[in-house]
Amino acid sequence: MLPPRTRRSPVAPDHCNLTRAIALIGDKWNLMILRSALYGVRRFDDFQSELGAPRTVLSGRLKTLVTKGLLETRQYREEGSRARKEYILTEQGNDLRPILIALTQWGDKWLGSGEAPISFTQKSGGRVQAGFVGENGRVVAPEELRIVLRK
Amino acid sequence: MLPPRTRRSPVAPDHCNLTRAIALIGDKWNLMILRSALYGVRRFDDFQSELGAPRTVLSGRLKTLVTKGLLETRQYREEGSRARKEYILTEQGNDLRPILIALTQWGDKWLGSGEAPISFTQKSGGRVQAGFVGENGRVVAPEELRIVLRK
DNA sequence: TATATAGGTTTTGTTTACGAACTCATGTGA
DNA sequence: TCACATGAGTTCGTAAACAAAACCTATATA
Repeated sequence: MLPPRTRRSPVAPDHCNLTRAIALIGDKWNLMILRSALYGVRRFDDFQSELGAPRTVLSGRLKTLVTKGLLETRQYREEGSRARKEYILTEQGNDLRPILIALTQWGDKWLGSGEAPISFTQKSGGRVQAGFVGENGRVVAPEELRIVLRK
Repeated sequence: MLPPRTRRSPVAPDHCNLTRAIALIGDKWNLMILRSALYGVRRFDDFQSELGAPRTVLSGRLKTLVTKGLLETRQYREEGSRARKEYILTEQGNDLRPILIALTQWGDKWLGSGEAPISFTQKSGGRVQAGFVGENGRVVAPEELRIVLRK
């Protein structure tokens, strides 16, 4: 099941969109910010108190996530307060949800102690897992997967 | 489709297996090493020349990936060479494959320029995408997904 | 004997991260 | 009016992580 040994990846890191994705979000704080954001956290101080990130770091990460298009800022105003900013997911950011859920399930399987504190089902109740889906909408087993390189 | 605003995530970061997963692999070099490993790269110098990571950093990351159980070392001996080590994925490490493929596809969609250099199909030829699968083996749409907290 | 090689470790600057304190504009209670 | 609180940062000094290059070690080959 393991890949045969190679000296090099089939796609050089520079042309690889996985590399680009890792460069963009492959960082503890970015991932933790996205985790919180996917749960609905939106405000600077809420991120800060939940994550305990240094405010400098949080400020910087939020800024890059906005410029990269994963978050966008929106004005909001609470009763008797001036307008403030909140950071909410763009479609691009929200599109990471399945990946972070899959990573949660990986963590449940390999890092968890005891029952998972959070799990995922479908409306009808059955357990849901991350996996591969073919064009017919049916699950594809890992052995069925083929890699195609563009010539 | 976005979650409602909350002050806090439903699961505190400390008890969250996603947090643990992020702490473990949520780092540029770890992710890049796993990327290469999933393609079949196994040796120190091959990782080094492909990734351009400083050897100190590479050495450290490989060590922690081994102690955390994502990689294991194996002796090998080539014709007319002494025995050496190679780093190969454990089942735990290999289990990250769907996640990195999903992240590749996310990168193709949002970061790519032009056609993706690598794509994924099933043996029969149809395109394969990361997604959620229910107990019946059928795809689950994102809107169908429900979060269940353990009481 | 000298050189090459795989697989690292040491050494030495340079970024980056971190924590604490500070700023700034506004709103609230006494 | 004055003092205080609040959200959203910025500034600053220190500590840790990183990067580049040199160095090390054991074996194999010339």
